Amino acid sequence: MEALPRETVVDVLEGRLREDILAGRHPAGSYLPPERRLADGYGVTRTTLKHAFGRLVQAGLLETRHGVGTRVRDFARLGGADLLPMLVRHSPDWFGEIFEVRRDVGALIAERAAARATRAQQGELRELLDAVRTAESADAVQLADVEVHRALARATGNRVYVLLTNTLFNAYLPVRAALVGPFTEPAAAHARLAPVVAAVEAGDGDAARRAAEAYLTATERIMLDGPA
Amino acid sequence: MEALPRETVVDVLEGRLREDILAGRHPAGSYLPPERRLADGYGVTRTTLKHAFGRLVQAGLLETRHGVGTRVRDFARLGGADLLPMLVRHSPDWFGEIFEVRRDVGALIAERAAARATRAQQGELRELLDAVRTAESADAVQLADVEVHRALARATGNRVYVLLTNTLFNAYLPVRAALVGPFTEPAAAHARLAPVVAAVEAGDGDAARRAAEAYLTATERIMLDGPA
DNA sequence: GTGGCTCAGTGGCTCATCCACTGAACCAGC
DNA sequence: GCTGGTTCAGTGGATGAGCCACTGAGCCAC
Repeated sequence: MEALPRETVVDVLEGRLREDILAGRHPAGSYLPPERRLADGYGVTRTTLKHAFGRLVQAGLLETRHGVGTRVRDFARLGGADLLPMLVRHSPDWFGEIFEVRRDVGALIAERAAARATRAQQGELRELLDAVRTAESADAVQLADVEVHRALARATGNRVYVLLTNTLFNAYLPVRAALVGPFTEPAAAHARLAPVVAAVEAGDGDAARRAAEAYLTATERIMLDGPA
Repeated sequence: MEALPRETVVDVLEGRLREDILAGRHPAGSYLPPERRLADGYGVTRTTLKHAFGRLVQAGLLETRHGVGTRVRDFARLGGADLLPMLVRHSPDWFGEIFEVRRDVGALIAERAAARATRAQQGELRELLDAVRTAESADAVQLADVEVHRALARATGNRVYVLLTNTLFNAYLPVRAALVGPFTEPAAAHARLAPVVAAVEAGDGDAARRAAEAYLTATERIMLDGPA
């Protein structure tokens, strides 16, 4: 049971500004109006606006220069993967590309995990896989699936793969209710995922890569198109 | 010629807080002192502290709950790739892992680019490769190299690969002066990179993957160990 | 044991003000 | 005519005080 999301004024304002930017209403290179004017226009204080700006600056959508103003960055060219949640919220046509990368990188991770997993990590994978089968709601199955993928990333012995896995999940987990298709039946979800874990346990990199690709392709299809 | 970096109070404070967190002085799950106390302790206003907090919250190091307090997140487990610049700054032993992922993902990107690059993209790659040879400082060569990689990512036709490429570069470009070894001779840098672009132009995915791996392995070795 | 209320402490936000920086305009000197 | 110095208006960075909303713990009545 998760706490209900609560929106602050800064959240609302950030969302508004973000949508305006992503919708192209402020082209890359253009300056936004001065903070004082913008805050007045939105009916908030400048401090509140600066907090929203701070988020967009950190996300790479804006850059501010002391004494000059706040400019829209060429985020399409220069932006990082942390932008993905924002981009997905703006336009769902990002899903196809995210899933392609998820498939490619996920297969790579499974292959590395097969080569490097410790006995303890193999055991953890088994347990987390079991948790998929015993989870009691579709949402819980989905989140249990995520934990298996995190464990796979950890089993690569490369922490950057863990962070990358989280980043890809962060792209769509906020809207995961719309992508819950593959997780409505715990037994089916478990059966789809089990070959990946088995190949990693067997230390078979090729099999792990193939199994991960098959798994991610199948779940992606269900998520994008609906059940077969 | 780049503007000199300028540090604000928020920058300094964010860095201090970040170091304390990454150094484990506030373990995951623990609450930081209340904002008012912390601001007093650091000799800044609460507004300034809140800005620094905002950055760390967005980076996934902290989470704040209205009325409750600000807690350190289990960022090692849940954090995303946008944490990489912070992590590198804290501890250079991340470089090895970043470069491994850079190699794996870079090879994948080159393979996809070979399959999908348009004629216009191939032309752009050629031009950007030329810019590596004609750049006038090691720093400029290095940044020109980055532009080639961005163009490769664009040539995959998958925008998420562009963002991912930026994220990996964002991890170490702020400290790129320490990694400038492969870029001190424009002609040598160009010669190392040319086979990647050639394979992409030839539409040969296997060759592109192998060339990218060789390129990234060679440059990584120079960056980590020094010239051969 | 449960629900309602109070309270102290927390974060969220407002407001007003001052300081530091920037770019443009203007002027003096060469 | 060009360069360097100064001024000024407008920008963002930061301060400080105050009020409001939320939270969790404790207490009390039923």
